[in-house]
Amino acid sequence: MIWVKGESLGKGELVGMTQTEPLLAHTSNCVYCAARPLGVCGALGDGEAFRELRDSRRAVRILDAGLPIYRQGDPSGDLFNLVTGWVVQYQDLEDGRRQILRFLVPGALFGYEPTGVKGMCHGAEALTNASLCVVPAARMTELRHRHPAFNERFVWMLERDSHLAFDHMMSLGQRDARERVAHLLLELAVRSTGRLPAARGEVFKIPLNQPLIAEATGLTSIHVNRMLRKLREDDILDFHHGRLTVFDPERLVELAGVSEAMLALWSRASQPMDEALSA
Amino acid sequence: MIWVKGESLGKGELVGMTQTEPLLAHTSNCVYCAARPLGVCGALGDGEAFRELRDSRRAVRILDAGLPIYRQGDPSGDLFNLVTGWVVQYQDLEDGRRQILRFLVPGALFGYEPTGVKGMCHGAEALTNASLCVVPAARMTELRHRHPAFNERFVWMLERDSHLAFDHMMSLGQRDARERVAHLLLELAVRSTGRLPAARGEVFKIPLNQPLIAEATGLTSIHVNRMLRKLREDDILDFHHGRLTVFDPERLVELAGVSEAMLALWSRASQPMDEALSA
DNA sequence: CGCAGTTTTGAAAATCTTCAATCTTGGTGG
DNA sequence: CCACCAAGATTGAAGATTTTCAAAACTGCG
Repeated sequence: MIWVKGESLGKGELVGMTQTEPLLAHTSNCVYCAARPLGVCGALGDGEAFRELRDSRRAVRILDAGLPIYRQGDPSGDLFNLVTGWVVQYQDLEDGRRQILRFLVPGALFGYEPTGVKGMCHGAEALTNASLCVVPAARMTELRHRHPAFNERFVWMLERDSHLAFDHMMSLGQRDARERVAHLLLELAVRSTGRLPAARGEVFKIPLNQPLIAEATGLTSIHVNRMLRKLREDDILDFHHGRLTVFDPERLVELAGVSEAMLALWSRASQPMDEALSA
Repeated sequence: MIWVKGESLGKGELVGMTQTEPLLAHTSNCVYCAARPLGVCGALGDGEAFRELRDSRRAVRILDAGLPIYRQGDPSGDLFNLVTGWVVQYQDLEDGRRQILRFLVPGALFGYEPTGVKGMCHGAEALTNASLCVVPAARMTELRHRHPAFNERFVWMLERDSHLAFDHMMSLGQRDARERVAHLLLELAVRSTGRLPAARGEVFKIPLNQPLIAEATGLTSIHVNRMLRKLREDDILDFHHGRLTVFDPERLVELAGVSEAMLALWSRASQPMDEALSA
């Protein structure tokens, strides 16, 4: 197994792969995601195309928390499939303001840009220790052409991401600070575990701090702090040091203003059936 | 030619089509978009697949300004290709708050939902008199399968829309009120004409009023009014009654904080080459 | 000319940010 | 085991931005 320091990509380590080599997990496991089988996974299904895709990976990257995966402006060309850990995608303005576009959990495919755009319009970095498969964009396109069911899965994923973005626009534009924070935490709890909080006092591991919540919600971290206190005083939830405790699931869902459809998209209940992908 | 009142769809008129019938334009033309050849157009290209698509249209709908195309919660199943006029897509919260997700100009394809989601997660209505082609979603999927280049065009469009959404998230989360208003007006000017304002005093027709700008930017219409006044006092632009006059193109672009890449996506400079679609 | 939709203005109140500290927490090394 | 450090969390007070409420003026169209 060949290890290469990914110079231009920060200190992440690049692992050369052959088809038969097992994927190397990060030595210190990510506590924020349950153990999953390593390899290309998640949104892309597990049919014939999935196996081809797995064998197409150019490399596997193992990253420490905080390391960049790519930066805004970097040349595009590779897609990434997140295997373990969390990733954040953000966009910067010239003057330093930063908006977090979304948080990714294991299974996500990311790093695509519309053809014709020269460089990446946004950046991505590991939020926790993470491992991801690198697949050349051209290879992904070719795979989509040869496997219609895989192509549909890809299109479904783009459409779902578009809905997640719409939902974030609702938050940023219409919800007040308290609702935005509640909404974000609920979303991440559901997306990372695949289900709604049910029991009072249920705990979720979410690898954020207050400045990150602030960058995602368009607030200052000071104000996020006050909203978290209010949510605690209102007996709805408590969040600190990466631990979300949900005191009142019902009021949280109500406050976050989440629709049934959105809940389904978060909890993958609506993902296309996997048998469709074996074709 | 058969005219059918689209009862459940508001007062829009539904025009039954055969392959050879010409499309009927709205009697009162939309002043906000230049005359274009009628028929399926725009983002979907003009190759072989385009011709098949044109012949696949289930109907053509001619709508007066203000009429709904579909409402949040309506069953999904049809896609729409906007031929003439402007359309707005929005999402409502239970308590009546509304966020405008995006404005569509001729050529847009809209109305898709991730498979598995039962009803529409958002609504759409005509902003001006408009005409659009109705294409069954299943037909679109089938066309994508048979025409790889068409499929790529579709994927490109989804990826571009995702970038537009990211850009709006930047606005809603990071830009202040004045920047948001400036950014929105510039975006619509560029997207509707395909080019940047160049000359001082150039005029663009944009069919919005202050409440609509407010719903798109997450502000109150009162505050939008004040920001428009400030932009006028700062000698950057003037907007009222659907007329945008750009006094200082350079400062407007600067204020809006638009990247080169975004400008390219707005002005379709980066659209995949059409010859790729003739395959 | 009059009406409806749109734009404009003022003043007070709420929300959110800024600035400037202080306090906690978890991890490190002695 | 404890002292210490750095990152993260918390607080107060002042100030800026944005909203709310209430009303008036303007515009284009019939």
